[in-house]
Amino acid sequence: MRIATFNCNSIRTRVDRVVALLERHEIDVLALQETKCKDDQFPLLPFEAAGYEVAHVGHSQWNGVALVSRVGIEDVEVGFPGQPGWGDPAQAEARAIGASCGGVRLWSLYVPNGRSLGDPHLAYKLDWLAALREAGTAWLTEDPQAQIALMGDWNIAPRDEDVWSVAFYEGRTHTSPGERAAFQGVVDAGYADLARPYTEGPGVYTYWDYTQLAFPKRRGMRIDFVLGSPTLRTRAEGAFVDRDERKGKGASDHAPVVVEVADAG
DNA sequence: ATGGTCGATATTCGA
Repeated sequence: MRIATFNCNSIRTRVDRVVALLERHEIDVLALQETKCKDDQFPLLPFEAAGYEVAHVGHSQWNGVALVSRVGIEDVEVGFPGQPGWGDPAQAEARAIGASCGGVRLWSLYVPNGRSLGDPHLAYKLDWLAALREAGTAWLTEDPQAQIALMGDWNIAPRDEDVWSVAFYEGRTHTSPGERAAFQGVVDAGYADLARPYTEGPGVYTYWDYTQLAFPKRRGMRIDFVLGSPTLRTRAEGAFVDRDERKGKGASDHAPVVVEVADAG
């Protein structure tokens, strides 16, 4: 089974590219982030015509996550247990959706950006990741053999080699110790990066800013990850970042991460 | 072989 994650930065703008991505790489399940639309605005037909089912949650022009599957999509869950909200009163944003596809429990996650050090959004980001860690711990306590994939835009570069310049990110979000600790918390709960062993850096990125010629200058960040539970990790047998998808007019500012998972034994 | 931001209930704000 081939699974992938992609921050598409508006599904309505890029639906043709996304369907082409599915077909080009024979992807079975794709986690999308930043669909930037409400449920009734999601362009379902092109996916159905290509043989895929879709589970999506979107409340507005912001955020929005989906799972796209050609191996079934069952027990859809909007938001994870304990997911913090934003605003007054706090309401859950469209940042997490889970479903069971082909025997794997998959989550499409769009971790809050954080904006800047000291911004309330950064505290929200850290709370959100702490709650995800708690949920992830509970899932594995309930069933240590569970096949779980946590896929998405984590808005964190866990290692120095995951950014084009450590100095550039000094004093900004994405590399701060607190954010890295929050990411590591999810790893410590039992979820391993399935792609990194097959996509070693430095210089392997999944996001490049639209401005300042960041992509041709290779100024990027690795912030999109597929984390797998212990049993899923044993099935991972390859991965790649589809850097070509970032090229050309009409590209998202992210590239997809694709992971090959062996058949359950 | 890629290119001087982009997207949205837009005309500013979030990324």
